[in-house]
Amino acid sequence: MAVTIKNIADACNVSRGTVDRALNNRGKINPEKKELILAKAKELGYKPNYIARSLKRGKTNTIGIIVFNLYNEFFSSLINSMEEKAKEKDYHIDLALTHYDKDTEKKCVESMIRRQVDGLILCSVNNKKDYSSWLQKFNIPVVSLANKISNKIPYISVDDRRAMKDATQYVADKGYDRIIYISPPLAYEDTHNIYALKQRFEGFSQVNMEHESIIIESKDYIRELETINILEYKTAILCTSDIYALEVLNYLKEKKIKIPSQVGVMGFDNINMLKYIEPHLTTVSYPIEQIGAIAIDSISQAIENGNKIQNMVITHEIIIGESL
Amino acid sequence: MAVTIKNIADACNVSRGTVDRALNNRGKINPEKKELILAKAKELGYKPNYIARSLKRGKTNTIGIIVFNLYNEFFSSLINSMEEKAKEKDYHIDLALTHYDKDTEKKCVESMIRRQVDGLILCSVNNKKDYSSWLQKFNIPVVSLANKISNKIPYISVDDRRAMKDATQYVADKGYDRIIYISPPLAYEDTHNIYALKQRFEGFSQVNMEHESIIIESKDYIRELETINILEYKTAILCTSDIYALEVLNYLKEKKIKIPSQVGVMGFDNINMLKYIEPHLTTVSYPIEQIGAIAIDSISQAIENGNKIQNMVITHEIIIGESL
DNA sequence: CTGTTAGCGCCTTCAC
DNA sequence: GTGAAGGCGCTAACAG
Repeated sequence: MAVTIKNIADACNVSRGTVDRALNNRGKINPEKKELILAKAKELGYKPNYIARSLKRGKTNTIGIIVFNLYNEFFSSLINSMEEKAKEKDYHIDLALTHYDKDTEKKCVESMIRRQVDGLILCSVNNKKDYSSWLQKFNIPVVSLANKISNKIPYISVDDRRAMKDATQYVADKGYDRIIYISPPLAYEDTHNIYALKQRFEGFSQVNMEHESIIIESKDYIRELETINILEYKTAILCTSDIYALEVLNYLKEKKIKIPSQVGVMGFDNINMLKYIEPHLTTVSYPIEQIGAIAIDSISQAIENGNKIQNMVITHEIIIGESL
Repeated sequence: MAVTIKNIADACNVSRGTVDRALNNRGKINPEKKELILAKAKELGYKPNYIARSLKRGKTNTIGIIVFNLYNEFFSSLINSMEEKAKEKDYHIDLALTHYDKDTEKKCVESMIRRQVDGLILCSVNNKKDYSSWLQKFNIPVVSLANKISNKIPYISVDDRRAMKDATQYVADKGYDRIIYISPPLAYEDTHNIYALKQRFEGFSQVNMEHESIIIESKDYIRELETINILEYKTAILCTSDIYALEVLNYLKEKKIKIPSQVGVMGFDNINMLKYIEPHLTTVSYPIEQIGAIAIDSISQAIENGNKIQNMVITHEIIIGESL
């Protein structure tokens, strides 16, 4: 059984109130008694029970974080930066992964609410109109990252549309006259939150190429790619994530297609592992660690001072590699 | 303010006890009343307060997990598998990162103890003899992964010595007659926990090569490598982690040294991203996801049934690539 | 300056 | 079947 304030009080022949004053530098207390109590607490190995404290204070100093998974370095970098920032501000991380499942996500949210997290940061797969009001019902600060939920929920991200437009323009400026655009399915709209994907697609659509673009929107994009004559025209393959681009690179290498002389490839995210990839992938930097730090900052201020969290757009950047 | 059992009780004109019976299927209760109470609970949007429940039950259903960071895919895969397994068993993850700092690790442990985690899984940087008794003082199940703390703390891992011995033997069998062995500093012993590293080094030392091996043990291994005539003899560079091996590959590519015809390279861990790397890295599989799942399994049984957690050795495997 | 006490929300015994 | 009540450990308001 762990040592409690009562144990210390008994051991020192004082009241629990006095022990509390000694331990937490609250109000007036006889310095000698304070010494004695602190010494005894140390001797007994007292560790405050934060569960009890949380119950009393109605605050757990915990931020719930819900993301898809940690297989994509994008998210592990995010969690890494958030944990660091959270620790600095004396918050804990309650982490849950949805694996892109909407029901799992809802369960995660509910479970976190039951655990009385002080705030919620999520990269959501949910999209239904009523999801955002459902979230607001819980009356704690919520921040969405990377995938907007609604205008009601603060959203921190890059400008996905602009970023993909810039990427597409960069491809065009490089002299490519046709693009094969690879994205996860865009038709999932009524079942999944694909806000960012749609934004990117719109951005892509704003740039005109000489020859008609080919859109592949499928999890099975490599198989789709096989049905296309890639070498026709001066073609670039533009992917909505680096991971997709890496798979494409692998496919092209297998087919002995030269990059970038026969076909160009461009990714999106600029994940760290790219430094080990050859050829160096041209991509768009997504400053996910910065976004994570900002999210923790904003949400902790919202928790502590009731500040409203502002939407925020972080600057992206074209990263020039050798794959285009 | 969130809805409590008392609110429901008042709304239904029953006692809190009865609400509890309805909500948790406890004991006898008038079916009609139960219906009414459940309906009311739903209507009011009742969500049990787990903090209060935890305080009462003395169990938080939370497992504290402490690892170095998430930059190495090794750890993000680990967390990923643990989160999945934990969710399945209705545990939450309290995640903290140490960034290889011993004091940070201790603070993380203390903070988790204060939060009353039911168990602790850690990949430790601490090594001092008294660390393991300090850990045991808290009287909750503890499991160490990947880096052994002491014989007193259950340890789940591969047999690092055997694994590196097998790797070295594989290199020798491939016809290499000299090895450059790259490891983080082994001299940190009095400051850091380098159990696994030492085991690997011992395993490596058990195999005799024709020419004397060169040991590089430094964070600055690339610079060290520059001072060596790599092309002398038939040399293989054996690294204690894939990440190191990837850096070495980058260095060799930059120097236009052909792999494996001029020099061989071997890694350790078999992280997922290797599938995007060329040439395919020969490495040792470290079944970290399996280890994570086993750790959660064992610790949850220890929490629930008081089972003693057994040490466990998981099978490694040589992964044959094209870099050797 | 110090002790007492009433909860935070839930769970559990005990009595009716 | 149901209600009343105490307590998990900590905090804070109130007495003294």
